[in-house]
Amino acid sequence: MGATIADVAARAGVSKTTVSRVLNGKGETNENTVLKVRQAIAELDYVPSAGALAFARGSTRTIGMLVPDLAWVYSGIVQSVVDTLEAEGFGLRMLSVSRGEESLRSLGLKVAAKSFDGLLVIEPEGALDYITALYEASLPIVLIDDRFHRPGFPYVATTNREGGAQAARHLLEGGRRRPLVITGPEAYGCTRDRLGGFVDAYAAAGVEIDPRYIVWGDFQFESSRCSVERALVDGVEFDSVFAHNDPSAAGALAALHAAGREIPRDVAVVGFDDVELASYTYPALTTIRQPMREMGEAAALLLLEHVRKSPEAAASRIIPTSLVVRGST
Amino acid sequence: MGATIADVAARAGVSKTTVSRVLNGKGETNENTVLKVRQAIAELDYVPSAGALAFARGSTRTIGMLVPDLAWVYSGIVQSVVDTLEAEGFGLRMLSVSRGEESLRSLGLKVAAKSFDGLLVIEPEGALDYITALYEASLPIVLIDDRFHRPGFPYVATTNREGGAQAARHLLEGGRRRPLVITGPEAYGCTRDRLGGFVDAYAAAGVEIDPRYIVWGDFQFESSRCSVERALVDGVEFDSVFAHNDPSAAGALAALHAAGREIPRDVAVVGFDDVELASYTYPALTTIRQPMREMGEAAALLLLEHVRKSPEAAASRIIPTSLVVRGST
DNA sequence: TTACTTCCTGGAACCGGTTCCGGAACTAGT
DNA sequence: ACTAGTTCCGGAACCGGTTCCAGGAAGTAA
Repeated sequence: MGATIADVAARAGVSKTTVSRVLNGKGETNENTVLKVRQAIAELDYVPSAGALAFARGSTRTIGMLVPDLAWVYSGIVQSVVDTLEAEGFGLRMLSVSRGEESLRSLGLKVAAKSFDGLLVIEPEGALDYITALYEASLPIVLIDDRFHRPGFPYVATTNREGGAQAARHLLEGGRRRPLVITGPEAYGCTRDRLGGFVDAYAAAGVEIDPRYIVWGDFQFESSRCSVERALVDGVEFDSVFAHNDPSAAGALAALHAAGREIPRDVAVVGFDDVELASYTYPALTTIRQPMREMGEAAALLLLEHVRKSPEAAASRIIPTSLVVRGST
Repeated sequence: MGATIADVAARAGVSKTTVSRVLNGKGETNENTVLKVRQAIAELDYVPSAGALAFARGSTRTIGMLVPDLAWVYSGIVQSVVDTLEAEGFGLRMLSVSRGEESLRSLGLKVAAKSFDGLLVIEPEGALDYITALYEASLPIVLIDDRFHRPGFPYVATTNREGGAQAARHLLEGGRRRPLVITGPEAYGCTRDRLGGFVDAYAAAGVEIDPRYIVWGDFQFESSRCSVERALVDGVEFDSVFAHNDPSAAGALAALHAAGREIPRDVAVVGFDDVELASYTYPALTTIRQPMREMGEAAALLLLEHVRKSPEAAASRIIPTSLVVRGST
């Protein structure tokens, strides 16, 4: 416990330099010497101090990650990011953003203090400007975000447009020609894409979607429930619902249940994301799966390439969505 | 960008020592000197290097956290842990456990390398022995776990027994005298506590619960759904369900819906945990709330006390559960 | 004036690695 | 036998802070 490289060197009868060479596999060492050093290391249970390593090398081998406060929907991403980084010998440091301005300030300090070599950011609501500044100050950053179409910023996203189309085609195959759409926030790129893909696919099948059937939402269960409830009260005729995320879809289910509609007989429901919740509703939710784990892994690898300054570091990765059919359609 | 303490010292016309003293507020400095140093710091945008600090101090001011692979139910805990640690000037490093033995080995290396000053562990399934060994090797550790009753190990848990009793009293108030119980895994302490509290509270009201009405489950949606379905088929008469976690409760809801039972009129359902899912079911789930955020905060603070070797560091914290009434009762 | 504090400050060692550079020993070439 | 080139190794500087210890200046009491 607590042996240093000097202890190892002394025990093996060599210099610190040589021990370091053995540890890092930098050749130029006699086979015999290597053996001696290895043995000394084993006998002393020597493990190089992480702190000293980081200090000497000038790089922390740590990645920071910003996850929006509320949306721990993304835990799948975090999980796969941890796994991927760990496999590459990097650590993941979680960063808080829940304290607004104060959080940004402390983030800035950590960057200046070189607490991590790169930053992974999920959907930086208000902080995008700040993040951009950091990026331009040459901190490697990868965004996991599909709300912006921001060339020049490395990012990982999904095929939202195609996802919307997948939902549309699935509903059309089931003979549903009068869908009600509950969107996400209008400002988000993903909302526009999901809606666009959906509408276009319907158009391609010869069905024009009346704007009255498009309800602008905010990704929340409750507002979606209210919207669907109102649509039912207003006598809007629809045979299906396409909600832009799963909680919204769950809200639609609640309103439909309350109104005595049978699902999927009377109304089919399709969500988006495929979070855990989706399998637990009644009936289980058909949804467009965003492959969170793949996205996390892709983002981690992409960021590492940038941290290591690989010349062939890709600009971005798009991970395809897929349709998951369950009981609600 | 990249100024060091030496640069600051040179600019202020003092020694590194003095700058260090100013930075750390160790008195013994002339007011005038302090001002000069402060100004030099400001002019150079100097921020002490995190790596160098950790190295010089010999402590990383980082806490490691182990979260079981599947159960990202705990994201609320992680969130509050991050916030709490950050407020105290500590960082949170996520650790992977998804690679079994290999993960443990790499955890051991990180501990030996002093990558963090303390460890926060949520329900270490198979790794408890290993964790114990680390603890006995004097690594500060706090467990967030209520499945073991392990004196001598600092931990944070909830009042499972009282939670079970709260569920029982709530159902009794609603006139439900024939509850069906879907438990968690039999081996878990929390299962025994939740069940014990529930049964005792019913007994106190003069209602003996027939063992036939206690179904051993495993916290999963699907198995719970099956169990309830079978109970219905077998003609077991019950007017309520107490599931030991929320996904199980959702499974019960699904089976009841499928059988055409109306909730809560025919059958009332109570869950446990109050995860996000609970508000999104139909009807929204009445449940026993485990205050995840409070638990995370308590665990973080408790661990910091141990890391700092506060003599009055508490042995453990028990955070009370509370009843959250929603539509399912 | 001397002696003894008190207040401030700086030099230098230290934390535990990495890395540059120089040199010894050995091999090979002529 | 002398030179040139390899191979292997160690000394020492360095990364950027903290901390121990010594000592000068100023203040106070004898």
